[in-house]
Amino acid sequence: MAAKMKEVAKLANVSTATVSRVFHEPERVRQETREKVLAAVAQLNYQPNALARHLRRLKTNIILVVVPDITNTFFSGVLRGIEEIATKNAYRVIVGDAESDPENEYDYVNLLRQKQADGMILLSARMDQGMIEQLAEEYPVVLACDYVKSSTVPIVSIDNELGAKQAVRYLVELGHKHIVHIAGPLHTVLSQDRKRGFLKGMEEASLSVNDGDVVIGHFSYEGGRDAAMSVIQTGKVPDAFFCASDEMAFGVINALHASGYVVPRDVSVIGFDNIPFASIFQPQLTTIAQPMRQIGVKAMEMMLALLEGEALSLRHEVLQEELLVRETTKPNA
Amino acid sequence: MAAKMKEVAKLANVSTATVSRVFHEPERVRQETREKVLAAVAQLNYQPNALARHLRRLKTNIILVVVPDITNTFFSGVLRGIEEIATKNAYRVIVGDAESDPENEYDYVNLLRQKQADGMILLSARMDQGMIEQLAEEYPVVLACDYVKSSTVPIVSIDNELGAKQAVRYLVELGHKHIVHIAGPLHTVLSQDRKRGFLKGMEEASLSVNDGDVVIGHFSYEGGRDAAMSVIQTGKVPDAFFCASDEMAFGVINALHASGYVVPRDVSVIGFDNIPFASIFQPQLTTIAQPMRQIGVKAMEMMLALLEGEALSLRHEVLQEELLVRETTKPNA
DNA sequence: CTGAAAGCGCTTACAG
DNA sequence: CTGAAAGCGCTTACAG
Repeated sequence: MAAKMKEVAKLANVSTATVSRVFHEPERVRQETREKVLAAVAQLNYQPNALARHLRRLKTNIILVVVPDITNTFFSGVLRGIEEIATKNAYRVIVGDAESDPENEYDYVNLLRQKQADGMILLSARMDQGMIEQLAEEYPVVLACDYVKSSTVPIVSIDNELGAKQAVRYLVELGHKHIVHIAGPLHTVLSQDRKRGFLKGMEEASLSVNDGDVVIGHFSYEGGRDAAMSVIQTGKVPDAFFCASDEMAFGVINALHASGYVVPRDVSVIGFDNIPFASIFQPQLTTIAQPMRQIGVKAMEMMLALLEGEALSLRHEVLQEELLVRETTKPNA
Repeated sequence: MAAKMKEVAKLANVSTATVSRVFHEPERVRQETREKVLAAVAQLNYQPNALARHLRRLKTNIILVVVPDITNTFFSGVLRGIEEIATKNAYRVIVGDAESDPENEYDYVNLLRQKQADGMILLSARMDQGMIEQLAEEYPVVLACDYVKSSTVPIVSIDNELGAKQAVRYLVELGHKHIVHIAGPLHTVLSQDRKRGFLKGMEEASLSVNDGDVVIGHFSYEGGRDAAMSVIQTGKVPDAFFCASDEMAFGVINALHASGYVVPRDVSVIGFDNIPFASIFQPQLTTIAQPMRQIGVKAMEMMLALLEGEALSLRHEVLQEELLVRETTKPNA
């Protein structure tokens, strides 16, 4: 069924070298020959076998993007930025979905090790940190969104601590004093930074943070909902919630509504990320927006630099986050 | 850096054939030899080059899933089902995001043609239909969710016409008489079927469908919102909207709310798909649920059958859709 | 401008 | 139980 280059060569009465050149350096082939070859290609409906090409060239022009959870639209935004730059530079992007299980991330690493991709962009850093650093030494690896504390791995992200501080400052500005932070799992540096930003912001405003004012949840709707429920059940409902992700914020809002509290009338809520749904949900979510597409763009640009063997001017690109005030926050009565 | 099999063989004092066997048929290698080889593998941190293996075996154990739009969480659900079965059968899944542009789908087809994947599962049928059929003759191809009118391409989907009919029947049961259908782009068979289901359902109930009672929109939040706005502006707001997707339904609801109509008090709205957000959105969306994961499971099972050269018992698997009554529908006053 | 030939890194039928 | 050797389908430095 699938014709091989040899058959094309035979039909066109040339060598396989010439067929190959018609594809990759057509200007080096006489026009007449070229046409003969192209006719044969068309007649046999020939498609070169990329596996063979890649093996020969030791290069696949494929970039693997490992997404921790493809269900989260935050990552889709980043992915789009990556795809844009990759396509412009003749790279193809394939996506590996870790299904929220770090084990699967290790599995995708093997795709890289086994040379099925030229480089890997990780949208999560839940793997063993030493392993990530070692990988980055051996292969072109870029970390985006999440990060590790390392000076060697190329990273692109926002300043999560600053973003969290901004959220707190805004809530403080609105007159809120009792603010609860729904944090993400603290084994990611990103959650730690947002939490630290929360604590520093509170300190800055001379507000106290008591036991129970930081609740750890999963990065998910259910995580936010359950965390909020546990807070509500203590009977001490705060003036405002600052959530480490938009999905968690939706959970918090619905938990509040289910318990008879109205957002933002009774309680203000602020999220993090600005996923598309943040402006679809009612009330529209106030949030710290990450420049998702831009993160992807930058990550792929760094990847290209790594692939070209260029020195990176910056090992950690920090992009700008932004407070988007919408409908879930309100001055304290 | 990356060691080759040859080096491992040398270090272990065996042939590359033996090294290869240690990986793929360890039982055929004497334990002592095996241990020697594994020690060498460990010492050199050896990883086999998959490209070479795939070329030699003419098999990649990779399945390419082409998603029309990775931003739509409906497809994430299907993907999870595919991944589950693939992993169990030693296949790896890579995702190609067409970014809502059929052109990109053609590009991913080349991955298949160039032998970088053993098979392809298409989650959209917007490519030229003849092309899809031809592809399916040459390669293992399964179509899921969307479909073409063909008896040759293996397909798994729900009965979209029936699903739409069910939606209409339920609205009729609630006493609604003037029902507007927000349809998806009619160049997909899936949209045509849902529209036909709507029309048949209306006919069944002896309800009239006038000009303007079927509005075509994009399969997106904005598509639904704009379509609803155009309806609202005519001044003839219906008793109920039946939307061809959940995302569109959110757009419709928000457009209604922005125009002073309350859902479901004034207008009922019903969606299609049951994406995760359907039960997060407030009010929770009544919808026709597709068994997303199950569709993925079945699609991958069909793919496995194709890869094994087994005959498919059924070329078009039709799975069960289900009406989920939640909060956006209400009896007509 | 074109071809012969080596080689990318594996796997496997065959022989022993 | 193990090895020598052919071969998967390309690309490319070299020679002409």
